[in-house]
Amino acid sequence: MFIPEVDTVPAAASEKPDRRESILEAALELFAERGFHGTAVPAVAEVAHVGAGTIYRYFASKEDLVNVVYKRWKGALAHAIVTDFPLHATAREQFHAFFSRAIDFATEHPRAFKFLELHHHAPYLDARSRALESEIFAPAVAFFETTREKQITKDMPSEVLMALVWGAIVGLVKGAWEKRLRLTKDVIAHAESCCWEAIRA
Amino acid sequence: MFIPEVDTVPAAASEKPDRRESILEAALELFAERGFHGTAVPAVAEVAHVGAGTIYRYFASKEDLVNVVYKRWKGALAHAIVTDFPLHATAREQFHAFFSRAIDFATEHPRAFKFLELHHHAPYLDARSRALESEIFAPAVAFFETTREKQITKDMPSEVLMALVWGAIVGLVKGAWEKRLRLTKDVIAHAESCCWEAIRA
Amino acid sequence: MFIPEVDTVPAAASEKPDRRESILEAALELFAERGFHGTAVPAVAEVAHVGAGTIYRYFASKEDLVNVVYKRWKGALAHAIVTDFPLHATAREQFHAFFSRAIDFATEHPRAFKFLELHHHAPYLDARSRALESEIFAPAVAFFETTREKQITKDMPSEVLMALVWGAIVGLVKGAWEKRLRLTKDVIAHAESCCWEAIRA
Amino acid sequence: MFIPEVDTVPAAASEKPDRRESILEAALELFAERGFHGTAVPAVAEVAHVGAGTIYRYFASKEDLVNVVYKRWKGALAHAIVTDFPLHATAREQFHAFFSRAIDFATEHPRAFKFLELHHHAPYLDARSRALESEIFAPAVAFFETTREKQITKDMPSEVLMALVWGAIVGLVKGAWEKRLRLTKDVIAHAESCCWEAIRA
DNA sequence: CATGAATGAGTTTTCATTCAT
DNA sequence: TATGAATGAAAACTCATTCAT
Repeated sequence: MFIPEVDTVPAAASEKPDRRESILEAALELFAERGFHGTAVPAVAEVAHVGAGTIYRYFASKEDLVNVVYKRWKGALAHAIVTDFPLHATAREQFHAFFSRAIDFATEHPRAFKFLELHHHAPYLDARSRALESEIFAPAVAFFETTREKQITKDMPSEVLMALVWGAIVGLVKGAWEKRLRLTKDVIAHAESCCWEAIRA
Repeated sequence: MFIPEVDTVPAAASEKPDRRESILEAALELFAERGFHGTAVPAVAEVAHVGAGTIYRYFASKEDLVNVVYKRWKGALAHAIVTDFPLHATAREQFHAFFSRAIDFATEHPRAFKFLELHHHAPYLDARSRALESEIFAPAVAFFETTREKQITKDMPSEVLMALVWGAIVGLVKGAWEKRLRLTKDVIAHAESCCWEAIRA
Repeated sequence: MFIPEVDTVPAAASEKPDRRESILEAALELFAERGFHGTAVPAVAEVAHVGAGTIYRYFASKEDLVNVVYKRWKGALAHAIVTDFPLHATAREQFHAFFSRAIDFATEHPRAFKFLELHHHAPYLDARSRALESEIFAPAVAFFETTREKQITKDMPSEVLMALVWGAIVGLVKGAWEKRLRLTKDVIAHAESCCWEAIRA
Repeated sequence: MFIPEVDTVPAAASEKPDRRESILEAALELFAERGFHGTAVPAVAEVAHVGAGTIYRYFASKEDLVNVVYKRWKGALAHAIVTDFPLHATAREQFHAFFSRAIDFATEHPRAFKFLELHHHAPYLDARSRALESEIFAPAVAFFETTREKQITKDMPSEVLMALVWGAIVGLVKGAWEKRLRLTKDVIAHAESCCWEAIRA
């Protein structure tokens, strides 16, 4: 849809050991755990089981690498949310879809979600990476525009509703990482319900 | 109350140029902007208008410095929320107080709030700093325990409600930083309302 | 015999420029001349014709480097003395062998001898290096034990005789370094004679 | 006699706390233990119970300080040996006096003796300090010249005999430091005897 | 191509020396 | 005069990047 020429997460297991892929995987893991400046390129190489020099055959620099990882997973998150989105369902159902898909993504790809949160608006992200940030929120904002007009959701700026809901989702996921809470099916369902009540008219 | 022996933010303007203070100020600024590993000690020294060596007269190491900054501002946040907290007001009023104080703190000390968010659970934080993390949430969690029992708030784990509300607050503040939204009095009031509706029974 | 798993001095000229070897060579030279604390790692790198960072590819730290140099040359000295030692010759001949070999070592490897003297019992030497110190004297002490029982050497603690003889050897070598005297064949022979007369019964 | 304008060790306890004196005392202790480059000037100040800046009121630099300490104690050693030297006693008695006085000095001022050994011929010693080195041996060398001519001592260069005897003394003292041997009266007497036998004709 | 050894610029930290008090 | 806080130059050490193999 609006996810452009960024490389995507490989759908299924590839047969041969793809070096580029293992580098991206290793980078995701280390950047998510230790941050950009806290991660040494040779450390990425080691986790990826490639030589340090090999990374520079696939990526121009450490900055380039982090940007590729960022774009890939930001795209993957957008993709996970919008693919086959029930555009013609009720607003309530659409919200449920959005919420569930976001939580599902965070549960299935915890490191990617952590990485995206940690590197959000970092100074070493390039223009393209930063642009993706707003793009991903665009459809959700549009959703709130529509539902507000129909007086289904509260009469507040869409960006504010978006910030509240996305913030709550991130709060939930972080709570789960830090073992302060467990994201059971039940908890997720109730939390979704809470968020809906927060925003509905 | 539960704010311990950490050094506090100086109340008013001091008369003479306090080096320790300017170092802490500079560190807060740079750590908030570039992160721990992304900030060089001489950069802190330059912003603080002191020699690089001077930092080591006041702090044992870069790690020590970040921990002092962390404890100071985590303590300040806790202080801002709990000082003269209307413990005997209604649950609704208490929630309002909590929400407003958090937003006020983030508005008055945006760099401190950003710093705390960015360094949350970082591996270079010491035991004392980490302990403060849970301590700060403790009274809020207790609030949700009480109100849930009285069927004022939803029958969900307090930590989940806490995560949703705190997440929403952080989402709001980040939205404001990134200029996606403006935190007017009106927006804050409405957002608070949303959050209450999210959690009330 | 008692020379353990320490790396040894390379026997002959190697074909390609071995960086580890040139670092050890440079370190020996500078540590012997200026001492441990008086020698900067970049200075070692410069003398070794390698980059400063390269040293850390071969040695964990400056301390590690000085310990490797110490063990190598302490081992070499021990080796030079005990290899093919005439254990079944007369006491007088054995003493001659010991004395000559020590002087020969100091003459052939003056920097190594100086290095060992200078770093003797230094606080940055590790347990293994310190252990070598006593190991090297052990056979000589044993020699004095035996000869004293046979009333060939004086009835004094072996360690005292050892200290006198080794001290005299070191005194001689230092005198030669400082150009106060010249270690000609004749001088060495006479000095050896003096030392034997000092200790014989 | 030949000890010139170097400052001397204060004979008895002075009544008021003399800063210069405590600095020299502290410097002797630390330089002997950790070497010149291994000793920080503020560390000397701390041991001396003076401010770091105070050291620079009495000594131009760290190098100056080490040179003053060196000259003082080299002079003290020379003084201890030559004062009231029994110049008209027999050669045997003169040798005994020399040996005993050296050992006595090392026993009474172990740190000074260690300091002198450790800093012998160090590159940061100035011309005057270096000159003292030879001056101190001069009378001893003269002694050997005389006795050799009288065929009391061996027909060898005086410097060689000197090196052997002084080396043996140093070996003995180091052995005592390192607890390899104990310098009892008996051991000292026997050792002196050994040394005489080493050099006598 | 893939590598990993080599490197030098940059990092954190120490310390000899100065100077305002 | 004595001080000790302040400093910047230099120390040990790390790491992004290159390049010979």
